[in-house]
Amino acid sequence: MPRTGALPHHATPQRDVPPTYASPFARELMGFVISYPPDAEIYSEEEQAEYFYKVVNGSVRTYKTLKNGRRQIAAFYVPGDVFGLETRGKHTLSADVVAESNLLLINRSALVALAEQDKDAAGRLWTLTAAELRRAQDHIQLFALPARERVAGFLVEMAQRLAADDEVELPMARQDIADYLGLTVETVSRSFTQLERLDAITVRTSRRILLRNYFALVRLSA
Amino acid sequence: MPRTGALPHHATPQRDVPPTYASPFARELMGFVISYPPDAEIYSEEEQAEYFYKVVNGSVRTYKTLKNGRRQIAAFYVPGDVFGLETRGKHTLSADVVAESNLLLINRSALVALAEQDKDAAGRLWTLTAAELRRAQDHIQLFALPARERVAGFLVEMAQRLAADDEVELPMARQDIADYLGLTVETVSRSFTQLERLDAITVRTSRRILLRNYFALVRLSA
DNA sequence: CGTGCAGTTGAGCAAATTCAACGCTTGTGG
DNA sequence: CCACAAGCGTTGAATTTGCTCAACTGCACG
Repeated sequence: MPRTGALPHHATPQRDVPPTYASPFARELMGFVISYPPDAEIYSEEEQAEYFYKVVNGSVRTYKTLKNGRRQIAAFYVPGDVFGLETRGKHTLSADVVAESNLLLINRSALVALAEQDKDAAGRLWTLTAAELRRAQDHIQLFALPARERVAGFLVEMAQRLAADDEVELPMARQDIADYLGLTVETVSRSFTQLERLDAITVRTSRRILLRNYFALVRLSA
Repeated sequence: MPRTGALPHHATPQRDVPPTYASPFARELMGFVISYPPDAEIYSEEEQAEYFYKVVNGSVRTYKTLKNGRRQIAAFYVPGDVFGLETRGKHTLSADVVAESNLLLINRSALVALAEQDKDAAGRLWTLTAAELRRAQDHIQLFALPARERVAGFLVEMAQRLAADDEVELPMARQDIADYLGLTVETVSRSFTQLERLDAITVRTSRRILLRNYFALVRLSA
């Protein structure tokens, strides 16, 4: 039975006034930050959608688990990203945190009500949803590629979203990458090795990837 | 070089007042219907987005062609569907018609301007974009499945969108289905045959599929 | 009545998965 | 503090799945 949106028992409300990084939404709507331990569930499929979420730090994955036991990850969210933007009342995917994370929660119905009056808020909802749609479309494109190229495309996406310099710190494990790309861990691992042998990357640690030839990665995944 | 949104040379404006099936948008915005011959390009990637589109009849596909020669179809649109909902100025996918189609074109900037004032129009834009996002997410889920199950999922989607009874008239060719599912024509063809042998469908003609056991299809693709 | 395109089927091949083993890191308890 | 168990990642070998290449059928159109 779906929970009705009550905060999870592990959740730790931190403050009830907007923190400095809060978006303009938050000032209007009393957004609040909750800390989640690793692998904590944020919401699950079919559950009533009570909040929109913004990643303050940490990272989040949304997914569905299929009858055959496979899990398809729909998206990863990193600091700054907003997720859970449901127009209807129910979530269509499950969401949980990849590593310990702080999330800003914004009351969904309050924001929707605000958007009824404030054209700026309404426009922002549309813009964010459209950005999410583009991300999903890019994700779909990856499935036209063979394994190594999918992994290259994944690294390009992650580099764009969280690389400061020429190094990416991946927030997720190999299994998560595999479930995002529709591959197995073994194939992902072999793909990393192959990209290393192509001098495109160096795997400094399993999570920390040095991008030695970014354009080669882009070329592979296009 | 991208066209700047001028109507294609083959386009046939039919009337300049809204037809009876026009959405409320059209009455406000002087939408107009254009007829496209089979395989006509509607717009291409990177092109300036001048219009939103609604399928009156016929069908449309959006896609990207990759460097490896493969084409990944992002979505099919059938009568009633709206597509081309770009928030920014540029299209991110190409679009062309699958079979002869009539499309209702609505001036993009005019509708965006209207949405600035009319909260109803703004809400509709958001709703339509969110529906499109859900469709893309469902599409992504299919890639977690093996070939036969992907085809089953495809048939379920098409049945939901255009089946009157227990028969679906597919608007697209096998190659299009293959490019939507990340498979080859041969594999799609074999999957149809397998589904037939499982008594889930009967292929009456290559385009007309009798759904003999809809729930079996749902089960396979879930 | 061909000609051409779309779809199906078969055979061999390539790519990714499965199954298995092993190294490395991390954390825990003796 | 060390030993060892557990989890993650990598690698190898065998298997399976889907792809490539090729032939053939049926239908539509000129």
